[in-house]
Amino acid sequence: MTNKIITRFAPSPTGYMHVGNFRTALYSFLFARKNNGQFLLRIEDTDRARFIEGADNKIIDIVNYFGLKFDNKEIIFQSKRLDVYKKYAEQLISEDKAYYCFCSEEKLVKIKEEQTTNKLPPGYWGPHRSCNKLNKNEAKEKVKNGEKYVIRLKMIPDDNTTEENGVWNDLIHGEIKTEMKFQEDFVIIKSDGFPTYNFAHMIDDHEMGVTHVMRGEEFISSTIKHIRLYEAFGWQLPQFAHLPLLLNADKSKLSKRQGDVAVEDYLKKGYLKEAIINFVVLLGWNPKTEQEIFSLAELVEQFSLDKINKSGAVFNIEKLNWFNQYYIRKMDLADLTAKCLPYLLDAGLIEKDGEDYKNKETGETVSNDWIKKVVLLARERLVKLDDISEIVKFLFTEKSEYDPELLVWKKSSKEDTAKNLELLKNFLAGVEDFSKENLEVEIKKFIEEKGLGVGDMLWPFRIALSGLKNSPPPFDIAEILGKNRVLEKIDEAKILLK
RNA sequence: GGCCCUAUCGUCUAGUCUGGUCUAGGACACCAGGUUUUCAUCCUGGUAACCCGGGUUCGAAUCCCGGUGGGGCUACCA
Repeated sequence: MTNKIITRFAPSPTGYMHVGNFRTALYSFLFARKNNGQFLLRIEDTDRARFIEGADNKIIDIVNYFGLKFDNKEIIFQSKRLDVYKKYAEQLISEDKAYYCFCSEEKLVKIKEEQTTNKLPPGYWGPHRSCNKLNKNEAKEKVKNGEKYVIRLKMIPDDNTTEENGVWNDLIHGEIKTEMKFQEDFVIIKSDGFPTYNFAHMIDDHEMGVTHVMRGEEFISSTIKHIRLYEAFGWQLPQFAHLPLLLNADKSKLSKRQGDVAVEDYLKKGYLKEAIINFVVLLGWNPKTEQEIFSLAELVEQFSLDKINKSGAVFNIEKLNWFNQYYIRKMDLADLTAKCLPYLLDAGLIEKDGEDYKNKETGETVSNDWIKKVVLLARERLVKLDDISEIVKFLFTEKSEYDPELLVWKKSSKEDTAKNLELLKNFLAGVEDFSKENLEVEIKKFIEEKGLGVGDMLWPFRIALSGLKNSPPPFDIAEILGKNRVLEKIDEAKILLK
């Protein structure tokens, strides 16, 4: 064994990937990479009731997509290691550190009821235990006879004497003390033969050589159990780092009821992985400088455990939006276009046509270059990718449907507006170069030479093209629509004004 | 209820260890102004916080004590 740092990500395949879980994976990955260590994956699938088929692969895909590469050659599944846990549990029994427990559920409930009425902590602890006093051979006999049992770890001696505190050191929170006398003899092997989380988790951490256990703060109170287990085996303790929780707006633990918590939901809406990483990493960690934008590589470079906060962080979508906008604007146009395509398809604006795409309404072929221009026009306005269809929809639809009054700029009149559009149309009919740059120069020159009002000309022009009160500049739209469509749209507007 | 964790703008946070330059800094959001044919972008400015009470000290966001608030755990879930 070297002192190489080993961290691990250990999700349970019970459905989607929670963002809090993702952050844990991120931190574990960053810490391992920063220290030239290893980042391993283990699937904690010991709960058969909550197991969901395929959830494991989904999690693996997502983590890989974000660029957090695992170093295992083979992924560890707890469900395939049942014999290992059994072996270790039997070792503890033979050493009198664990015992078979035959207490029925009804009995356990009764104990708990008594304890609560007496204002004592509930659980199978200290003097409330009974199976720990059973004769070992008798117990084995019962097991042989097929009686249902669980295996429990002895937290304190049978005579209920105990030292006052269990003390351990957390990398983030510092010294943490727990009163031992109320600690229950927790179950390590369930009656279905599967290990509990508390047992398998820690056996595997040991066998995988995990040096730094990073996990959510909700595990602080069960850490003393894990420590007892390590001690029972005489194994060297890993370091513990309990991460602050991710919170809802009301400061409760981030939950599904108050918004999306699944990483895949954010991906689906068109949040970029760079934005998600950047946002999530800053929820509980910060570089102590004023830098806000980080690539994964920069994070690896700058990450350290002592910059992790102690208190929970509210998951504030506004800030995620800001990061996402930032990365969208920075992105290469070709890449952004490729990413937007599925959303245009989804919205039914375009459809596949062999190798190409066509406008779903008109059936016209649309080139990739054309789509690129559309995306460019939307870029400044996108918060997330799935916003695109609403922003550019008007470029794909044939008919213009809008209130003619909208065409009239401020105090202008319908008549003047119609006149202006006529002037503009005649002028544009003579313009060859319909690039937005040229259009802007030519049209503005034209307006000036004729002594016309900028708003009087440009406002109706834009409305004629977009039909929208708020839209991109008319020059940009005109370039995308092309000369014929532009002239047609102006004609339509003139008719509407009559 | 019990055990444990935690506390700086609405939110993410810097500053706390090593008290003074903190009339508390940055970012998001919000508000106002400017640029602009509209929206968006962009630029400028602004509102906004040391949980409370004692103590130590010449001096406390920073140290000590006591409260209070918030959260987590309390399963044969993880």
